[in-house]
Amino acid sequence: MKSEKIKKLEQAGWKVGSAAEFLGLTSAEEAFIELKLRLARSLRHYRVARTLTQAETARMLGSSQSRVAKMEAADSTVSVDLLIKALLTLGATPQALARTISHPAAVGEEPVHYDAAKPKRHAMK
Amino acid sequence: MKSEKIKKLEQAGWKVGSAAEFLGLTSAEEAFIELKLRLARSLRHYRVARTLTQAETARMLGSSQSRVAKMEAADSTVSVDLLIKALLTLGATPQALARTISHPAAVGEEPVHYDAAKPKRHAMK
DNA sequence: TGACATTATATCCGGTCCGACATATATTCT
DNA sequence: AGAATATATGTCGGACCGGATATAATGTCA
Repeated sequence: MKSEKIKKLEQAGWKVGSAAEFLGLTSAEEAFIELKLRLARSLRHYRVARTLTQAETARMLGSSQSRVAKMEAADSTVSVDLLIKALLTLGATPQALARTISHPAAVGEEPVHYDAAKPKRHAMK
Repeated sequence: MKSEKIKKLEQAGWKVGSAAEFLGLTSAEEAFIELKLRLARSLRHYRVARTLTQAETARMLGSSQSRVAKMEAADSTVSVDLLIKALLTLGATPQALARTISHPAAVGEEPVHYDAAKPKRHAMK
């Protein structure tokens, strides 16, 4: 589901610094993607901190296990709306959300993967 | 486009404190709606601060004047994704976004209107 | 290793969202 | 007031999102 391109490159020995660096993204696109990734990580953090399974979390959200997996993977079929609603439902405060959104990537953070599927609609053209 | 219910009530002399107060929303739903409203206001602020028209802004975003109007009105057909993408494209930093998201409503702020159209999809059930 | 639990990936369908366009309302000029 | 400009509202076709289901991959423990 992730970018097959990037996966292949990494298996071939490449080091990919960031999604935006590899793909030719504008800074707005880049910022949006990183925002989404942070929300996704935050969701997993919340769930794991409460020792919940994806299936249990899905029940709390009125969704399915597979969708929760995709949320945590920042899949391209998952919107920021969905991530924010999920986090708020799990008890995150707007302040916690804001922190998630504004924090710069942690130093030494592992390289980021992102689905590079060709953008069709709002490509921020 | 806004909630006809609320409009009617106000015209009839009612004071509506907040959308959530009137409708029976969960705190997560309430937080989400207020978040969306803040982003919408922030978008208008950005545009007006640059003395741009909605039509000009629409061109910058690759969208239409009517859609920008709906964005600024936090219309129910506008997603948080779209608002965030628009703000980032107009030059907002993630930090500015975070501030918008975490700020409590200003004191003395006018009562909030929100399209109460029956939630169909993710009602955060 | 095998059984079981958990997580990841793939696909489908129904409903939603977005840009576009038409049109209405509002604001700002002279 | 009337024209010009700006903003708001309504609708539509088509792309997209979300829950559901199926199944594959990964992890855990005895």
